[in-house]
Amino acid sequence: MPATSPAREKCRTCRLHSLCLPRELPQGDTSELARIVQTRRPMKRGTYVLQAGGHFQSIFAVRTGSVKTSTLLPSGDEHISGFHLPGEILGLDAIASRSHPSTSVTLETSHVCEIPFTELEHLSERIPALQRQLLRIMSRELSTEQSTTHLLARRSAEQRLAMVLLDFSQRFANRGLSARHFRLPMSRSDLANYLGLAPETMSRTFRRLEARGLLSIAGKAVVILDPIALAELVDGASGGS
Amino acid sequence: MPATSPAREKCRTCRLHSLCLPRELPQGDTSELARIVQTRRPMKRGTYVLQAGGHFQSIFAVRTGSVKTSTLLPSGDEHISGFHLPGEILGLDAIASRSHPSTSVTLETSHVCEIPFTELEHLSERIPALQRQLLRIMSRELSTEQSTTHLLARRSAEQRLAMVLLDFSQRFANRGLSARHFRLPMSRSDLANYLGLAPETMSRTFRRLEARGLLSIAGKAVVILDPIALAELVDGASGGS
DNA sequence: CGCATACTTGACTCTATTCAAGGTTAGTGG
DNA sequence: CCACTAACCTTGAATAGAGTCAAGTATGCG
Repeated sequence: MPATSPAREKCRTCRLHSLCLPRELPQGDTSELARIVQTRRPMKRGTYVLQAGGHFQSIFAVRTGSVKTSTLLPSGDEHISGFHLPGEILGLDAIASRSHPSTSVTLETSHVCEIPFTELEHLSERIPALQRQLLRIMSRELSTEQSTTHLLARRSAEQRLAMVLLDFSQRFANRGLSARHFRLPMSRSDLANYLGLAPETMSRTFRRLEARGLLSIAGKAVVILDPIALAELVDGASGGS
Repeated sequence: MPATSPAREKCRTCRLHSLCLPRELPQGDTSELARIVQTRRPMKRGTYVLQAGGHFQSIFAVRTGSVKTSTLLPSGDEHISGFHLPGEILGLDAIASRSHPSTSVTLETSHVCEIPFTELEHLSERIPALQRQLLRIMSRELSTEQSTTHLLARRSAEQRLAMVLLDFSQRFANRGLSARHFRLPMSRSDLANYLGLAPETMSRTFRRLEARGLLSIAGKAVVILDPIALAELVDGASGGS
């Protein structure tokens, strides 16, 4: 019989622990954390992980699958603020206001872990490494958001698409998957919405990049054919030097 | 002779303490915090508070004046990611990477407080309320960034301008200043850059809103004449219902 | 007072949007 | 396994909003 119960092992043995909350935590602290983490049954596509306006109680970690986060604007249309892959944390934007400013929905069948925030706060009072990790994650989230902002400001449709594809390529690679062949989990119109473009523009832009031999796309399956040219497209910027 | 030294008083007696780090901290804890806060001599317009690529050591709080934060894109042009008013914190996006992803410069003569981060972390291990406040500030920052993203995605020049003016109006009001008459601290082209617009478009958009009687602008002085119409313009969204 | 910078204005161009229609895919039920 | 339906995606033509280029005007600093 092992010294630690299966529940205490779940974070340590999770393939994602080096990307997720337990990152860089000593093993003992990881077990402590695992005790308050609630794993849930799989959620099928289109299930709400959290809803805008709802009372903030927990943060969530994506374990498998993928999630999109969006806000309903007063005008009635939604704006998608991000897509989340395994190991990424949801709900951190609700700490200040104690209620969720945005809604998160699964894009496919997904496993999500729930971490009750009050317990996490108490735990991090006892475990300074956990407190530091929380701050690090939020800080990383902040710079990611800033990159998204740069993505939208004064960039052409081609640049936006190139940026987001390279971003996904990188994130898949971080998860041990191929950086060149992957499957986008969201619909074209979700991606268009995220990039601040019309779906039609998205479609045409895909074709144009395909015609130039930078990538190939069939449905949701993407193949990056020329990552260097894509990166140059991004860096080339508005004016171009 | 008072029980606490002047240094220990500086945060408690600062007019901004209810907006800044000490917010909701008990008085004793505020004094503890004040001990590690370094106030500096005024910085004149155009001084770097922190520079992209620089080693992360401290976060900074604006005490008077204003600051802009920008990133130099690989293409050579800069993108301004935010403007900071008194009581706002700079540098939180550097915690994860331990080096600043962006550059912050004063827009006018400003006072800035420096808070060494290692000391702040140690202090917050002893003071749970301070830890909570740090997380709250970062969370608030996250939702602010998300609003900026919404601002840029698929909104017209008019809507972007209306949004940013209402945002400043609100932030000035929070600082006890007029919500209707204020002075924008940045240049037109900085504002245009922030909104992802060409300076010329900015200029024309100001004129158009002025012609419709929504506001009046003379140099950097803005008067909001019809806040309701401005808000409706923002909410009216792309399609309009 | 003069120079430099910042701002404005006009004319033209171009990219992305909109509207409209047709084609594909995926998921459902027989 | 196939047929059917409803999303989803693509394509085309016309339009509009913002960008660019270029010149002129205000503003402020030395």
